[in-house]
Formats: sequence, structure tokens, C-alpha cells
Amino acid sequence: MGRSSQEKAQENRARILQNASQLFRQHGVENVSIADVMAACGMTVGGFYKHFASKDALAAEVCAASFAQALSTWDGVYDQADAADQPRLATLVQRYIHNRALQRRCPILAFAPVIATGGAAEPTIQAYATGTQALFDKFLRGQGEPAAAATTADARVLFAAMVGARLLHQALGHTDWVDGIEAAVIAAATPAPPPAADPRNITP
Amino acid sequence: MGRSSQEKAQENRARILQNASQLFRQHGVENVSIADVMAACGMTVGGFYKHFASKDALAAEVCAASFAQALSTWDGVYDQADAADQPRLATLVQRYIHNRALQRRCPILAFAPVIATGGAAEPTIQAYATGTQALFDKFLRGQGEPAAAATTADARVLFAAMVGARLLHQALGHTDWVDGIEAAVIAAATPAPPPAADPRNITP
DNA sequence: TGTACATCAGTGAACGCGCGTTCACTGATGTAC
DNA sequence: TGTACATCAGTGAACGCGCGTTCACTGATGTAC
Repeated sequence: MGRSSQEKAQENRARILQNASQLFRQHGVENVSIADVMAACGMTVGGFYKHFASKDALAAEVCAASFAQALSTWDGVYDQADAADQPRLATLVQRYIHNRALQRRCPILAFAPVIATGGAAEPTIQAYATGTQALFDKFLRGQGEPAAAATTADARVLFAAMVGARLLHQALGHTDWVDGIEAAVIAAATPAPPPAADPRNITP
Repeated sequence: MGRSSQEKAQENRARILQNASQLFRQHGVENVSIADVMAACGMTVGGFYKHFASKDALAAEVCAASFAQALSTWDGVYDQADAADQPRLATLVQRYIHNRALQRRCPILAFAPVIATGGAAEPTIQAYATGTQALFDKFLRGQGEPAAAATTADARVLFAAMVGARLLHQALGHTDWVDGIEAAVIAAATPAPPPAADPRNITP
């Protein structure tokens, strides 16, 4: 095999990014090798460096792309919620918590270990910081009618709880008490239409 | 240097465990080598295997010990709260969130990456599962008078939020919006003595 | 109590392995005439 | 349009490095007499 066409090459670059995104999110950046990523693309290691300067550079680009993708997903969820006349935050929280596909894991959780332990380069840290804040801002903007998650303070707690619940599920899988936490977080995001009529209502 | 006395040896074993606990919690199990741990003890690599069968075995023991330590710390916090006539959950949540020393990080967060990505051996997973549940149970038992965190559902959300807030702080450090989340979570754990008199009151 | 010997905690070099990265090479692609 | 040549995307072996683990060795400790 010799040179690929410029079109094919750009396509391959995109495939590297996409496969890396899935693998990084599923196993964590540090547990995935360049060879793993290239093998997932049906290619060999050497070609990687024709597209990216280093693994750090790839990680930074994947990190940024993952947040961009998450942002657009959240937008889509809001649109769907609006169309179905459902509360935005409740819909989003439910989707977030029930999304069990590790390879599509929220980048906040997927990249947290590398970021927290100092194993990431500056561009990755930057992408993580701005991306996480962008997701939080979009979360806050999901507050529609002040019903269940009325105040901004409520939404802040809910955001942290959503992330925390997902982390617990990732680490522990299906367990009674983790399921209970997930249900409680989803319920906390759900406004209670007729007070005490909805069994998921959490404020008695 | 030759053989150490049995007493000294047992002391050294304890030091390995303690240093490993700090290093694992600060940098993550996978980012700390046996040589790192032994160097922190002022010893060399070879001696490690006189005390532990493998790094996995050390990780499992450190994991279990970290949870045991956290449990006893939480007990102490409850006792202090009781003595000072403070609400238990509010005191605990505040301590948990304001504890910024990475090397004394909550094992739920410190070991989550290894556990979630399948990089841990069975005993470590077991220790993590039972340890996390034990912490959650103790958290629930911290509910005293039904004031702010009244129902069990509230406490569940609060537990997830506490963990989530700490994760965000670890990854992002001091940031306005993260500080805001931390404050909101602490406020949510704090009962409002005169209703609507406390501005941090979250249930309008 | 003293002596001779077995034990074994700790040493530090060595092993095999996987990783990120480099490099000489290949041959299809793009380009200049 | 055809031809000659430069380009460069992808190959796969090789490099250096750090890791977990092993091992022959050391010499103080524990023990038997």
C-alpha cells in the first residue's frame, strides 16, 4: 500500500478522531495506546504521526470534539423536550443518567482522571475547562418554568448530583442503592405537576 | 543492610501501605509505580514482594484500608457535629467538599477510574463496592432531624451531589462556577432554621 | 551466656513487556511538461 | 492525452524508556545447642 488520496487521508484523520473518541471515553486516555486507536481504524501505528504531532495533541483534539458533540447533543435533547412539551432539565438528566454506553460517556467524567492527576497537557486541560463550563452553562439555561428545579441553586446541586450519580453507576454497575440514587436524582429534576400525585415526587 | 527484625518488618509493611494510600489517592493507582511507593518509604523495589504478592494485592489492601479510614473519619465528624449541636449531614458535606488534600481524597473518587475502566483486580473491585456502599449507608444514617435533607430521596441526591461537586473541584480547581456549585451543595445539606430567612435556603 | 547456623527482610541488577515515537521504505497520487 | 518525476499517506521494524516482577545475594536477626 502506498500513498492515499488527499480526500481519503482526510477521511482517515476523521476516523482516527472518531475511534479515539470512543476508545478514550470507554477505557480512559491513559489505557488506550496509539496502536489500539490505529488498529481500530484498520491501520498501523506509523501512519498516526502523519495526522497528529503526538498522543497529547490527539487527546486535546478528542477532548474538545467530545465536548462539542455533547453540547450539540444537549441542544438536541432540549429541542426534543420542548417539542414534546416536557421539562428540559428532567429530560436531560434522565438521558444523561440512563446513557450507559461507556464509549459515549460524558467527557466530564471520561477525562476527569487524566485532568485531575496531572497527566494531561495544557491544551487538553484548556479544552476540558471550557467544555465543562459550557456544559454547565447550557444546563443552567435548561431551566424553563420554575417548577421543581426552581432556583439556580437547585440547578447547581442537580448538576453535581447528575455527574455524581453517573460516576457511581460507572464504578458499581446496577446495584439497588445506586439505582435508588439515580431515581432520586431524576425525580429531583422532575417538577411535580399535582403535588403528591406523582409517586416520584421527592418533596413530601 | 541485611535482614530487619520482625517488628521493624511489620512497621515497614505498614509504612508501605500508608505511603501507597497517599500516592494512590493523589495520583491514581495506575500512575504510581512500585518503585515510587518504595522510594517514598526510603526502600528499594525488591523488598516490596516480601510484603505483598503483587501490585494488585497492594491496591486491594490500600482500597479496603482507605474506605475503613474514611468510615472512621465520618464517624468522627458525626460525633463532632453531635457535640457541637450541628446537623450531621451539613457538617459532613462541608468537610467532604472542603477537604482539598488530594492525598486524603475520598476513595470513592480516587479509585473510580481504575474500577470503571476495568483496570482493577477482583479483590479491589470488591473492596470498592462494599466500601462505597458502607459510606453511603453511613451517610444516610447521618440524617438526624428531618429539616433540610428531610427524606431519604433528598439524602440520595445530596450524596451524589457531594461526590460530583468534589470531582468537579478536583478537575477544575478554584473557579467561580465550581465554587458556586460547592456552595449550593453545602447549602442544600444545611437545614434552614427560620424558613426563607436564610438566603442559602434552596426550597422556595 | 556463648557459639554456630538457619532464616529471611531488604538490595539492586536484570528480565520481559508494552508504550510513544522515529525512520527508512513503498507505491499510489498529484503535478509539470 | 501521455509521460516522467516529485510528493507524501501509510507500513512495519526499531528505538529508548518505564513498568511489574524475578532473582542471586547480603548480613542482621532469630534459634538451637
